[in-house]
Amino acid sequence: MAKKEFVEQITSQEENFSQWYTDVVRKTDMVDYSLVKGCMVIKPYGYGVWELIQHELDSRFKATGHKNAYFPLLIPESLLMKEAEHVEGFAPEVAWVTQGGTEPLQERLAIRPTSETIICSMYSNWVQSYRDLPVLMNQWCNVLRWEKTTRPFLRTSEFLWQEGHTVHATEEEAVEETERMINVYREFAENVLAIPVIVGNKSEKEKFAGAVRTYTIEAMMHDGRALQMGTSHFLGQNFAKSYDIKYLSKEGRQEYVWQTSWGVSTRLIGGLIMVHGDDRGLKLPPKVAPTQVMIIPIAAHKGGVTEKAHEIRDMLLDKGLRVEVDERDQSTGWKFNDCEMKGIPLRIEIGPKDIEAGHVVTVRRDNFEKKTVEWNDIASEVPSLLDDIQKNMLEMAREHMEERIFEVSDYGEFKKVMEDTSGFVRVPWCNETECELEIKADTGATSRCMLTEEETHIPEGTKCIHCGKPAKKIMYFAKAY
RNA sequence: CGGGGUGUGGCGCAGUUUGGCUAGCGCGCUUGAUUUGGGAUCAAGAGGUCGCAGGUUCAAAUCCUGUCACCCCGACCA
Repeated sequence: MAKKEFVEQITSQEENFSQWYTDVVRKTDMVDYSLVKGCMVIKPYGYGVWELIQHELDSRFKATGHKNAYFPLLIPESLLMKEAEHVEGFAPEVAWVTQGGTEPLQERLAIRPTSETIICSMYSNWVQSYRDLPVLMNQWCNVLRWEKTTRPFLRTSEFLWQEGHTVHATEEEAVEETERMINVYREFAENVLAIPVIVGNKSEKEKFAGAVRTYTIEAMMHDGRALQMGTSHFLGQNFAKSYDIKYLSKEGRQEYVWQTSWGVSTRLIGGLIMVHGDDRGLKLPPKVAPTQVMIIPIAAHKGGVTEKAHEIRDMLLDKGLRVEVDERDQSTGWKFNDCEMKGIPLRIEIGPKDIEAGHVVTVRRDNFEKKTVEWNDIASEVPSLLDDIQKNMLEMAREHMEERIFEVSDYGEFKKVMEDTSGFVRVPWCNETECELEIKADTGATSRCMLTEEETHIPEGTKCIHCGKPAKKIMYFAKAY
């Protein structure tokens, strides 16, 4: 049938997940490749999703006391080089500006791969007294990292993100902030993106270059690979000491400050695609869908169809929903499929039969459930359907993730799970980098996320899943993007 | 960065092995008509310096050298 023909337009997830992903981002018109290697054009449909993500996150940042600022794109080389671990972590992928106009520069300028250094250098001027603390800032910007292999949204050389940078008087306060923000990310991922996540700490090896401790949220993609969705770093006094950020305390002593930084990027959109998408294309949760409801007039020229479609649209727009009428001169079937490919959460069909009967037909993208809705009920029914879709998508994703968390009893089982790339394994672990590297070489899995100090209760005598030394942590391992 | 693959109208491809005359096909696009409840039909049209740069040749999409981009699989990173 026609339906089958449509499905053939994108590769099935089963057949080749990577190809499916590429097909989806292209067919939905979210991105286009550009002339510069590793840089992508985010087209209106993709950018629309990002704007909604920004809006939702930004209001959460504001609600937790943060304000937005903007720092420069260019960082003098000498400034970038001040924090040793940070330099080591980022130096290989920094792009440099070496010439201004026709003159070579005296000092090269780095295009920011992240902004800790430039922000810290400013903070060292701004923070003098305990009265100046805390500093709670965020910036929305682009950063550039010279990546070798790239994929739309998941890894591009230039990407959009937000980075929060805060300064505190005490360690406790900074740790509290780090944890607060990872929880903001978790709540946002679940309630807005409908993506359940595992929250915890990164290993020594995986933590942010220059951080004392990195908190992460990790999600499970449809193919069994994990995706890091956001991180929040407790920076301790590392940057304070390198960039000389001190304040005079109430007691009259010069003290180094305690800092945090935290960020999420356009990578979230990649997660959205890979968690919810299916063989018909994208599936967007209503809260980040640029179009939440698509009204499709059928036989639009016939008595009153177009008028009624407009009337319903205007009514739903008044309710604050994002609604469009697909008035393109295409066949109905084509519009249905286009709507599904783009992942629009709810479709409303209205044709001559509906005009006669005084109702419309709604079709959900999450489960394809059809429903007849009387005109009088549309205003109340549509928002409640969208709510339900949002909830159901989280539930479906949660079920999928839970099926993909494996408690294994020995290293043999661990390896078997990784051979099938089937998800997270949750294991007792020694917390040593050497062991982690061996596991990676052996299975392809990396440590993703471990239970925090408070959550970790390991019975006496428990051994590391791989090396057999005493277990110190409960770690989730997975193959990752 | 290694291994594999692909670049030919907007999209998807054929043609390249064995050089040959005016570069084809499907979809899409434009105009008109009939249509519309799961990718419509007919008619008439428009659109390509074959990724780019050199070279070989009477002649290059096709052969040679270089280069760029993209995709897939690894290694590395958000």
